[in-house]
Amino acid sequence: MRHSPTLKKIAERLSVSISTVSRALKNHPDISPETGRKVKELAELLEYDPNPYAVNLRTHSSKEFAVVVPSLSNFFYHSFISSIEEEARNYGYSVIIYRSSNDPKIEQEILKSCRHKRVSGIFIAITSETNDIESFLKMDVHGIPVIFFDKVPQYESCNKICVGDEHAAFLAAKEIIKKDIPNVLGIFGDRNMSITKARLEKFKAVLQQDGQSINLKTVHARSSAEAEQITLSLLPEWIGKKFAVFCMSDEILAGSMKAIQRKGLSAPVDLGVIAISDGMIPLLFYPEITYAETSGSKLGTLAFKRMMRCIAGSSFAQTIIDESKLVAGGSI
Amino acid sequence: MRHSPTLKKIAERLSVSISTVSRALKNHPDISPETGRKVKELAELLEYDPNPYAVNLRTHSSKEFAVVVPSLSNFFYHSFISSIEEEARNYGYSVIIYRSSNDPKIEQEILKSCRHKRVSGIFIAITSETNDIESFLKMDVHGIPVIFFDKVPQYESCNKICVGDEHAAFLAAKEIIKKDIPNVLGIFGDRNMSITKARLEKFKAVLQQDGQSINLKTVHARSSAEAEQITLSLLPEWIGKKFAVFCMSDEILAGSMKAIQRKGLSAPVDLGVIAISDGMIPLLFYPEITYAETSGSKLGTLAFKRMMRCIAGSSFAQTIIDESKLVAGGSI
DNA sequence: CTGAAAGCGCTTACAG
DNA sequence: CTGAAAGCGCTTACAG
Repeated sequence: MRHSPTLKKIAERLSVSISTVSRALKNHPDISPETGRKVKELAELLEYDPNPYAVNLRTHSSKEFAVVVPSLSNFFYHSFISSIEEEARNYGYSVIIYRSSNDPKIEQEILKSCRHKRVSGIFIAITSETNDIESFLKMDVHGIPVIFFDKVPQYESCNKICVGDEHAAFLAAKEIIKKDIPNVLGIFGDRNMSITKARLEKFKAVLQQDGQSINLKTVHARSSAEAEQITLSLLPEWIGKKFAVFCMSDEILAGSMKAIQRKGLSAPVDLGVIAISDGMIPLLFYPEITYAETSGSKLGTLAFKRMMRCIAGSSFAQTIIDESKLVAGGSI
Repeated sequence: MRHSPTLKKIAERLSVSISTVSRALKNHPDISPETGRKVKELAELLEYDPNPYAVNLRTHSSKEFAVVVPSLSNFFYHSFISSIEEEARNYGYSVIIYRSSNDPKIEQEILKSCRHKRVSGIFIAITSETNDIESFLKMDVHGIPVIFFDKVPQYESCNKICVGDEHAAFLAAKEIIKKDIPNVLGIFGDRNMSITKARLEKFKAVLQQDGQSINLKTVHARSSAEAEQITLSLLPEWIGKKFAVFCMSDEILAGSMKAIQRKGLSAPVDLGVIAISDGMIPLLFYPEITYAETSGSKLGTLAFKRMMRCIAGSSFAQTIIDESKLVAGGSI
């Protein structure tokens, strides 16, 4: 195993001290231009790069952010991570991606590892079973800011960046009203999830207020398969009427679309279809599904800004809600 | 910022030396049971965990694997990573996930960072524009084994774990023959990709050999959108005949399915549909698409085994091909 | 402008 | 069975 060049080697070759080399490399004002040039030249030549372990041991800082998500196979997280990485690169930080598999135990291990590595900050979408917020709050004691995104805890005073559930539901409901559709089947996710509540309530409220005559039926499904079953069993009573199906998430949409295809129905003729989505699944169908977008990349930008504030010393906890926008396919 | 406990603190509290604490914690045989117990008790109490930077600086080993992929929003990579993580956990390793965004420059930066961090090993699916294999081979000089998976270089003597392109194409072709379908439209990806060549050749060969009377037309598409366009323009001449569409990848499948839906056709009545896929997209349709599976998780297991051999000292480079299996939906 | 020295937290050969 | 000491590669206050 060949050894990487070190400050010492450069110093020896140039017959100067290690301190001088170290300073020259970071453009310390004390160093003479002459020395600075020589050192930097040789460093370049030898492809010198500081040993991050030594630097960290000395400085206690890592210039690394951690992003922790329950799952990777998710377009929303993917675009969130992309935007964090892009921003981070601009600031000279790198990004490590961790996957909790939606398991609070693994999540805790990751947290521990982040602490030991003294990452500069953590972006995290918590698991649906995370109860112990304590350990996250403790990170602050260690000087590691935590920004929650998407899946965030109930707890008030922490930094949270969320998708605008209400706004997305509002947009979808408005679109239904605009299209003058009298009957709506709303398919929502698990009742216990906070996003379900937020989306359901707003959706209902808008339809009741602005579309008084609309007949709304809502159901809940905890998985894609369940959404398929429910849709399948309910569709018969709607066929023939002018109606729309609203799916509150990609998971639900995937299941419901299968039922709709199975019944041989197609949008927008036989029914309208509209969803809240991160924008991947809607594009797989023809016509593309109309959806209110929950944008991971915008959330990423917002989260990163907040992180940089925290690092700069802001201790003020804040909840930021990102607005949604309607992307028209041809399904309604 | 509160400080984490160190060997020194434990040593002071117990009035023993740092060396003794260090040894006790790793069950060194020299240490008396008595001392061992006391040290481990206190360490437990203080939630001691060694500072990874210090350990690495000393030992030059990180117990960390890096997985580098072009993109995260990909079910195949997702399952590959999951299986690597699971195996790694069992061996006390952790896994860092890097995303190259299919950009060779970023890929090089990641490689550099892996070298500096002295990761224990790298699993990598290279970008489609990676030419400089040199830098990967150099990692060996640094004692860091590199296992290529899925997207691998042409270069012979390196460790490669690949999807069984030929076998997957073989399974798909066999299925078409079995279903007695006289006309086949084969839609393949970019001509320049090695997987395109492998899949195309085998597919053709099997149909020609075992299904002599089958009329096969093959086309190439470089993106989902292109696959949609091509399918759309070709479908009219096939309608009415008994035919099947074969899509060599998920990307192609997504585009072609859109065209098929657009023409109001549905499988398996109007046509047969069969694909090579990682198993996510086929489930979104009804009936589910029949496909030859390229399993990320199995590839992960194989890659991990190979990695452990390398770490154990094997310098023998090997190419491992994973076999595929047919998953029957109802689309053909 | 430059250098010697201390120290970050650990491991391990050496001595007792 | 235990400890003192060296050293991994770096940064930085202190001295000159």
